[in-house]
Amino acid sequence: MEKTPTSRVVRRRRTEERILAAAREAFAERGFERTTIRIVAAAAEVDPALVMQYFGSKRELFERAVQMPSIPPLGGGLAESIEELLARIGMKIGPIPQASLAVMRSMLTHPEAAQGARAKLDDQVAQLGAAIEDDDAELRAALMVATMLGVTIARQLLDLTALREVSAERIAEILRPSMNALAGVDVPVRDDAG
Amino acid sequence: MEKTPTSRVVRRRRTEERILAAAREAFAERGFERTTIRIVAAAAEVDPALVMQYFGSKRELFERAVQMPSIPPLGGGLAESIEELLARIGMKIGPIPQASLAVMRSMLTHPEAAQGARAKLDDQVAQLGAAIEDDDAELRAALMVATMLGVTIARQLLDLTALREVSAERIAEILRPSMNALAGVDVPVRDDAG
DNA sequence: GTCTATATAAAGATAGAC
DNA sequence: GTCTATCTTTATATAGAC
Repeated sequence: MEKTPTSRVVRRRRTEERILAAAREAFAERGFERTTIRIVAAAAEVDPALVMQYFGSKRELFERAVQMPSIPPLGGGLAESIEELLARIGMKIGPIPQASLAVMRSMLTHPEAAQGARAKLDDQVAQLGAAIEDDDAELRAALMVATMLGVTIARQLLDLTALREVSAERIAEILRPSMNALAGVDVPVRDDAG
Repeated sequence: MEKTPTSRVVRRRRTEERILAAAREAFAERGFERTTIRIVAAAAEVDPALVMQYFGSKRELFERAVQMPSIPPLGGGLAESIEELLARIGMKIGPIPQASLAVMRSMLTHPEAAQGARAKLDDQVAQLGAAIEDDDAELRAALMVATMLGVTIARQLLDLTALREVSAERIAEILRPSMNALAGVDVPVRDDAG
């Protein structure tokens, strides 16, 4: 066996990853405009010039740092609940990946983030719309997605006092009938309204 | 009677108002960070220096331009519907005042806008919470507010394709059972409750 | 009172030393 | 490969002419 020294390329990848992590965090916390190369560099404990060297521009750094995995197509099996359906397309109340938070944080002010968010949300709407049965499936799906978006923004990005300390489970519980109503599972007692 | 020439003070107020209107629009469209004094001045057709002369700083211009009227306390009479209740505290689907849009546009990235938005939303939650009867009144109120927020953001700020062309009335209609469920009214109760 | 010109500051980007 | 130093740009803010 040869010994495996940390080669240059490996060290480089580690540094790069550290920068990307720092960038994700900064973008998620402060948004695109207020995040500076210098701040990211300081957090990653590297020289600002190195960040440029690696990524070329702030714009590219953002793209590399936050690129969201696109949603896998809604595969097999019927969903057991609306929540499961939402979870499958990446919409849940719980902790959100930092990359997504970064996009959300910036989506109202940074055009590229807006475009990315729109694309992803449109995709989620389409998938959700295809999964529910109703004349207004797409509109209903859009309102469900908008609801989840609003709750996530209020809770994770705005820190509304009334939501800050409440567990994700509790929120999901209170939200459930409302989401079911949106999905068109509206009317009360049918034992099987799935 | 003396004639009434447009005195300096009057002209000054008009110019000021033109600047404020231009600022509101720019802030609503691009957010705080990407709005420059120059852009505002150009839109108002005045010199950039004049904007500074009048308002002192970009920060103060923002404050003056977007200051939201605080919500009048939920006065007389029982509300006839959740929608009416929401409308009373300033939450509706329809067209939003530009000052509010400006705050919303900037609230994820500009700390002062965040604070303003939080204060207003907290207030709305409190008022709404006081108006509905439930053990979890405040949490339910917060989720209602978050839902309205999400729909407004998705529709007015992000331009989601599925919501863009839909009338406010249509959205309100689809949303109604969902809001009622959140309010604890007419909840389609399931036997197992969880 | 309004505009021209400029000071000042911050941040993105680059060149070159080591 | 990494850092020092610097260039450039852009935007806020100010001073002074008219």
